Amino acid sequence: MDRKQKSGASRRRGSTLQDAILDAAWDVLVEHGYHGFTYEAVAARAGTSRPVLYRRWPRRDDLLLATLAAFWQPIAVPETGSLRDDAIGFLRNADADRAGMITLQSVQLAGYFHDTGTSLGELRDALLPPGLPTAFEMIVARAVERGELPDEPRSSRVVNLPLDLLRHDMFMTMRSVPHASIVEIVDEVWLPLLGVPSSG
Amino acid sequence: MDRKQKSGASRRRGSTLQDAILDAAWDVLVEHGYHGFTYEAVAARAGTSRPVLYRRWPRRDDLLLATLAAFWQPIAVPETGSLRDDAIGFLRNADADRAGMITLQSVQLAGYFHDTGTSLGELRDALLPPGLPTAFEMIVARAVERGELPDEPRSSRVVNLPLDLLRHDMFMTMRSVPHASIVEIVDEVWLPLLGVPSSG
DNA sequence: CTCGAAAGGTACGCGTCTGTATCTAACGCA
DNA sequence: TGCGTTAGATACAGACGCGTACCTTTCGAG
Repeated sequence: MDRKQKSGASRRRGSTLQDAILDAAWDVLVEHGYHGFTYEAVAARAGTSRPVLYRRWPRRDDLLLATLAAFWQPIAVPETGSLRDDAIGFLRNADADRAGMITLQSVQLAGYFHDTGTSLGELRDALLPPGLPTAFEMIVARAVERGELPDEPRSSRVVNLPLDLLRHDMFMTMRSVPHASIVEIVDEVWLPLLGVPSSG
Repeated sequence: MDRKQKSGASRRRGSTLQDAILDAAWDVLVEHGYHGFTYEAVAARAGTSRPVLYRRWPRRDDLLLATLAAFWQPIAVPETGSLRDDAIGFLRNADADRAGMITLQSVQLAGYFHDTGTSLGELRDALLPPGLPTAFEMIVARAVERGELPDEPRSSRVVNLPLDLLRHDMFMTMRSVPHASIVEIVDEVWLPLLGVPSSG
């Protein structure tokens, strides 16, 4: 419970300390959102003092960005050999992942977006490797290679629809999205749009 | 610029004052989000003092809920005689309306949701008249009556998809949604899902 | 072993918001 | 016209976070 490193324990330095602080920062962010994301709280959680944080990250932005960057990881794209299972599996990963949590938490970042005039979209673009195909672009491309889908142009909106809808559900409920909703998104919306006949 | 009612001007009372305060509260909420939504700020904006607010709304929740309730209004559903134009028109209204703004601002309410353990979905359900059909349910029903759509069961997810996607875009960009995106949502996603052949 | 770099602790002044108490001044009804 | 109600102003203590200054303690490189 108490992560403090008061007298008696060995003193952390360099990257050891740095990692511990970012861990603590992430915890604070997840638990209390951007509003509770203060130097005070992070320092206390990390068992260190505010000056240590200020030396490394003079501005709140710096600390926040460093924290997000440290915990940002792309969501795993499954390779099941089936368009439907790829899609459902990916949405499940997105929902379960820490990366999913960040989307959830991103809502908590509204204050940050407001302060800085940026948006969740811009943050995502800043953190995502640019120019890379999205998960669903890959999923669709592989389905085309397998011959599961015809090789025809598709709008980015349609291709990426499932993740948008998942994110929307997360925003609205602030909860993990039930599996039934994921299946619904894929079976009732996405696959029909791609021209895949319903299996029912 | 200065809404203050200092000495010299007439003193407001009762519902006059109440309305003025809620106006001010709304402005503050829109401009500074939930984080800046303080008794201090609202009182200053309304040109009154904090005790006056505390007398009416002892808790921050009370003031917030009263403010939201006062400015919540259903989005107008156009009647153009065309499914497509109804949909596009409604989405435009939703984007432009104060009610659209509240959705945008709802993101700013993340702190509130966090504090209270509620979510945007629950807030919407609390503010919306319960049991009423949604806008898109009405739009679809009217299209069925006109014979523009066959009378067959449709999942609520599909029917209400356009507003979800609009909201998602608002969340992601924190900006007004461009008309092109609205048209895209309707023409590339919704109408095809409803089985309406593309006009292009 | 020495010494410099950096962690950890403490304290300060500042600003903002909270919730309440107290006073006065204006309003509106009888 | 008089009086009760309530708006409006001000002040207060307390909490919290900020950003910085300063000192002590520990670490680790040489």
